[in-house]
Amino acid sequence: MAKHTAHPTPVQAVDLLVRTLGRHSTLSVRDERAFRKLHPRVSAATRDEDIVRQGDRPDVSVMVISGTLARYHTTGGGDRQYLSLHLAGDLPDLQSLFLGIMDHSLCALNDAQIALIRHTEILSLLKRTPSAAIALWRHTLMDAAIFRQGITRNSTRSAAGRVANLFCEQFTRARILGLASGWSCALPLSQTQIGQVVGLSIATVNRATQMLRNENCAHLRAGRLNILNWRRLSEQAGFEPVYLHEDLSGQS
Amino acid sequence: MAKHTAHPTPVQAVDLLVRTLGRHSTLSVRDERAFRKLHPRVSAATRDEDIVRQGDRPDVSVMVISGTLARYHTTGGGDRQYLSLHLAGDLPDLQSLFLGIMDHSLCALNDAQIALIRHTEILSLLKRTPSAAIALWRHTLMDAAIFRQGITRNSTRSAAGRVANLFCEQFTRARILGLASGWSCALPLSQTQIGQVVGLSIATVNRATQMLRNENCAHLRAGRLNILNWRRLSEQAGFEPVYLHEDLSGQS
DNA sequence: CGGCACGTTGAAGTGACTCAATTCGCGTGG
DNA sequence: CCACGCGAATTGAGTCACTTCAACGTGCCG
Repeated sequence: MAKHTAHPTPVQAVDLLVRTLGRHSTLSVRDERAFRKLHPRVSAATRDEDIVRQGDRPDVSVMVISGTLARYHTTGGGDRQYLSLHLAGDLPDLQSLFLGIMDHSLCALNDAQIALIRHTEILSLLKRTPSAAIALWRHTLMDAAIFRQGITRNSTRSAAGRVANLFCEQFTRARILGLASGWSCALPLSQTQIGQVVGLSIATVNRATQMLRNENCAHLRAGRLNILNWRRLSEQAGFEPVYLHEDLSGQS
Repeated sequence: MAKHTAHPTPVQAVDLLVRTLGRHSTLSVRDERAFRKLHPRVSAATRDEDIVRQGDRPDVSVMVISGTLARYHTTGGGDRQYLSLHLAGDLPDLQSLFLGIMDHSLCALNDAQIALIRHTEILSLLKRTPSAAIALWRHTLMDAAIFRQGITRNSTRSAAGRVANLFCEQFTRARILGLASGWSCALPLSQTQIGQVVGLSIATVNRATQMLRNENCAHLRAGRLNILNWRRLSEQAGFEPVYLHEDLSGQS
């Protein structure tokens, strides 16, 4: 298998981190040097593996190197509600640095590579290089904007609208990160899981995806999302991508 | 009118800020002094007034002094989706410090008093006293936890469950802040607005609140929420308050 | 070939929506 | 003090979107 590339090195991991943060924050040379002093532990996660669990008190934070991770709530009834998806460069549980106890879990949607950074290391980085904190803080703020959209998507839109909206968001995020190829990107979700993202039953998700496919909007197949007609899809979705802050301008 | 108390002073405003942040972060004497050097502009907002609008690029951030503010999305169809409610001490649009363009609006649910703090002032505070940033950062992280709950509430629960969950969250937050009196707290929402929080039509909200009232769980009247049976209500709600991080321990 | 996970389909049920009418609470002006 | 008006709450009837459940198809891997 050509896929079976070598484990990324810690150096490559921090490089990805610097590039990701640099996308929305301007890092000074000093900031960048500070980030490059981190010693992440690179690790692998297999499909469906929990990386952190609701109730845990992690002493590391995770960065995605490759693959897709997801955060989810487990409700009293045992149901799962996915909260957000995370691609290369994301720091899905950075908040555990300051919130202590996890209010949700983090799992891998497909086989993924991750970097684990000790909280103590991040904290001492923040102490030594305070301006670097802004970049990480901003990252968590962009996260929150995606949560807000999640509320609106799952509360105000029709079945097809929710699925279409999810497709739009995921494709746009992948594209911004350079992880899309043409009009296609990874979306390793079964229909059951899509239901657990957008709050619909599997039957309804099935009918919604079919509708999007039949109307030549988008086609999900084998963990890959193919956009057929962006215009029509984003219309269906009521997609307004301001919240993803694609533009790099106007940031400090 | 006894209500017509004098405008709070800027000093009282920063005092509230320090107390609020001190609830979850331990502020050093230096941090505290830095916060007390801020010069907020105290202002009033009237019921239904927008304080910041979707698309704006504010150069100040808002702190709630009294009353209740709310953040909301306006969808393409013109519908409103409330995202979160904010009580005294909250900084509902702190994220505008780093995100530039607002992806949502902020409005007053009732007559409220607010403090406006210039971004430039906050930024220079962060530069001079980096450790103070942690406290503000943590505040935004707790915000995000509430958004996550919003997704799960509006995606997985029944009508009555959603309303009950909202009641539980709001009462608990008010209680933590010392804004509850006994089993009662402010909740200045019409049934229409409750629908715009939890993603239900007004008719369904009406039936759900009636059910909660008839089962002696909770009673909403004239902008005040009265908890009649906490046990039963939180059961209905599937309420798991970990995410509010009520406990002060275990934080740096 | 057999098993398994996932996708697809149909039919029946139901919770929530829409819409329109009615009632309630309350402040205002006669 | 009462009539009025207005916003909010309540109610009922009809409809619809989504759920549930059970069956069946399909592709893939051992």
